[in-house]
Amino acid sequence: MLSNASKYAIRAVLFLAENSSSKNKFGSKQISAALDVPQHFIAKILQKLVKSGIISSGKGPGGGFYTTPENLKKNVLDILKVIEKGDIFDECFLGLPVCGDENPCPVHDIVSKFKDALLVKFGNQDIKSFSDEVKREGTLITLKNVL
Amino acid sequence: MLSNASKYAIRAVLFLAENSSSKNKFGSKQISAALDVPQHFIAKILQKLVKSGIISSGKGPGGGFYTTPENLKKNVLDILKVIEKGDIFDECFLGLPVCGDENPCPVHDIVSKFKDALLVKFGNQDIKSFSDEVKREGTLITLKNVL
DNA sequence: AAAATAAAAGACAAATTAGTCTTTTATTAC
DNA sequence: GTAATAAAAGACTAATTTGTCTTTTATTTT
Ligand code: SF4
Ligand code: SF4
Repeated sequence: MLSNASKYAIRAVLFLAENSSSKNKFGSKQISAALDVPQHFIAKILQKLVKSGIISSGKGPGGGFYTTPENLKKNVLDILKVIEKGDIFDECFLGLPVCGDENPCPVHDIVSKFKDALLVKFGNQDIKSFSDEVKREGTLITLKNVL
Repeated sequence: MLSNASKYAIRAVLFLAENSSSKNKFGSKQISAALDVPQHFIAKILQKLVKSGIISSGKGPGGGFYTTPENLKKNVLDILKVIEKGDIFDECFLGLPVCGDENPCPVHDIVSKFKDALLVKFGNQDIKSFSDEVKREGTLITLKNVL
């Protein structure tokens, strides 16, 4: 459903939302190590996110990627819009050319409920709120220190 | 989530379950036309399904692919086992190395509910029952004659 | 037996996704 | 100003998925 690029992007943004600030930046190397994802791959993804205003960056010594309060007003769907080509919520689970309540496929009920729930989760709260929720509930964006 | 190969496979098996019999076989060309999928691609998929006993086939004039009552005792998960490499239900939606109730990711609740529902739909009834349900409920495996 | 038909098998080609590596540019520290 | 640092940019490679094409084999019809 999600490409690796999108998965890495979401986790990286959540990582920065929880840990970074304009005074505390993280290089692509640190992020790569923290999330256990390929460094140069995540670097390119982070650059796209900077361009679209979802995160911020600074060059040179002490530089790196970070999030501002302004950045944190974006939501997860904004991330997907930047990374993913089409709209993943438009694709038919069984490969029919269009997807909707008219002309439902045999798994329509199950899939559309899932899509709706995800859409709420990803679209109805900003990154700040999502990140707070992750912290509060103790869900994980890396298993680096767990496994 | 599912590869094109799996999507085509599921739809092709449901098509044969509803329309075929040992007396009424369908060539890869007919199936390709009915479902609007690439002929030679679906042909190779169908061959795998024959090999694993999910459908049957006959060569020569009047030959083609079809399902027997024995074939129809398989379920959709059996199809996925043949076509898909790993277990799609084991992958983490956000790309964590393992997936489970311990160490949940931020979308665990939503995703695991979806996976459970799919697992029931795909695993707890055979193709015969699934196909009957599709016919009864009028859900679609092609939009060829609809759009 | 010969011709026609259709699956089986497998070699290829194209497209997408994933990942790596190098060069350039901007910033900071000295 | 020079050196060090780290993002930005982009070329490049590898892997996977998707799709096509050709040849072979089995079956049926005449
Ligand atoms: S499950 Fe329903 S919503 Fe999803 S692709 Fe099929 S028809 Fe569309
Ligand atoms: S959502 Fe839960 S079950 Fe799904 S991958 Fe994440 S941790 Fe695993």
